[in-house]
Amino acid sequence: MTTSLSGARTGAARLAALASLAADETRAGFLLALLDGRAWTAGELARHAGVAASTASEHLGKLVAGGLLAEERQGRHRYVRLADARVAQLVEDLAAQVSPTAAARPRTLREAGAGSAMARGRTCYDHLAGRLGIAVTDALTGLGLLRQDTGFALTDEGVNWFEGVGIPLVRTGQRPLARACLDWTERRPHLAGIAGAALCQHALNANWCTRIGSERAVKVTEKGEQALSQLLGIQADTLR
Amino acid sequence: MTTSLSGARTGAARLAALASLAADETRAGFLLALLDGRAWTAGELARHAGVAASTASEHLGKLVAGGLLAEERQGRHRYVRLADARVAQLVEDLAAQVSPTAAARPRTLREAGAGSAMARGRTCYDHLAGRLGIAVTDALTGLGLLRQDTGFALTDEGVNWFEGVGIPLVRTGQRPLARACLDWTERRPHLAGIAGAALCQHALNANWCTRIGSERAVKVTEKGEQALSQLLGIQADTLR
DNA sequence: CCCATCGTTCGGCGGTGGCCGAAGTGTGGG
DNA sequence: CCCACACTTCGGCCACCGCCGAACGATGGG
Repeated sequence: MTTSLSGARTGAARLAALASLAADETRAGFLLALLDGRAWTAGELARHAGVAASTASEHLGKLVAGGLLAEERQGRHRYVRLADARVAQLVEDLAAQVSPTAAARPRTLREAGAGSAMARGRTCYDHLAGRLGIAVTDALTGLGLLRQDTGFALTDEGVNWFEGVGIPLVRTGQRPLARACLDWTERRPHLAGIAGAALCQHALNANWCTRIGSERAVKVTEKGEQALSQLLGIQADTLR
Repeated sequence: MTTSLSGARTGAARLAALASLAADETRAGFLLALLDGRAWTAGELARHAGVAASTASEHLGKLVAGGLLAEERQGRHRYVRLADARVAQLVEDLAAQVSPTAAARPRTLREAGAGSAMARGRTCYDHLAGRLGIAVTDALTGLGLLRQDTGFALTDEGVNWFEGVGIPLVRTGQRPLARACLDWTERRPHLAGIAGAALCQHALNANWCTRIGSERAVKVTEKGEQALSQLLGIQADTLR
């Protein structure tokens, strides 16, 4: 039995129950790891967080019961991922709140390398972030395809641009077409929402960029540099 | 000494520390109460939550230390309010997440009365919400002053409208001019951000609406009905 | 069929944290 | 000057929760 977040309780109790899910360092680590948008196995998360498998199993049970994670059983593996874009946005927002300035500097060379790759480009749930995400967002804004001065929305030219490039924007449910996501290395908004997700998916499908290892970081390919330069006027060296 | 949220700790630890602040039912109640944007005294919050003054004092200490609340001492009173619009948005987002459909139905007549007044119109931190907020947002959208189809942003005509009505939009720091806030009774986005706050302040200053009692609920005055009808074409009976 | 691997359940341990009442501090009013 | 009031600090109590290891169940490969 699980104490649902939306049951017959006061708003304060439900809010506290939701926050409790993220109020544990191990579970918070799970959520941040899952921000890459992919599905992880229980074991991977346990090792990532440095806890016993049994501990991780209990945590995952709570997160799933609370609606933050979706799970998919495949054979003897339990894959989990963030339940939906709404949850991802919430985790993003929480994460952004606790990194007010530049995040803690990396200590070791290895971390510095990984950090710099992450800073260059990465996925943030289902859209592009890091300098790559910023560069794309800025380019769209500079070309009048996206307007950020009075809010955050695509212009009509912007919608046409997506169609022209061959990136379909399928409006699903309540999710906004364009939305700002605050980057926690660059401290600037970048494109999220349906358009951000579609662009990221296209970039990966069309081989504009590829994932580095098993982490969130992505690397822009030569083909990607050409495409971004031609379509958005982004200088290749901006991304290095 | 306080364990800062942005100290030299891992991201997961900082996220967990932030979430811990809202992970207690009493503190969550404080945050929700403070969503009305006003400053409360420690005693008011203690009575509101039904805990001893000493307990409330400790909770307030944590929330202030964690940066979620700002405090102001006046004589023997300790006034607290949400630290800034960023924190307010975070609490809003969390609250919206835990009320997936219509909130629990009111049980008593008194609650039903208060609930319906709240549903008609209320403040959400510094902007208008409830049916009033929705009506204004929809009217702005219908008149082409606000566009929600490709994101959420004022149009140029929208910016001019604010100037014309005599509501100055002063851009401060990073805060967006317009932003969507998801209403948790109507389940629809309404205008927040600088424009939403300016509009709400103007509505209260110009006596378009007044606060009911000491709660978040607001009531549209006759003058307000005329103004909203004339400026935005909102039918008076929409607001009743 | 056996075994390695992945995950779950259970019992027990220890720390954390929320709660209260009582006592203490400071403020303002009579 | 004294008292009422708002808040804070302290000590103690209790519940909850995260952690682990060990045992158990399930899956898939050899």
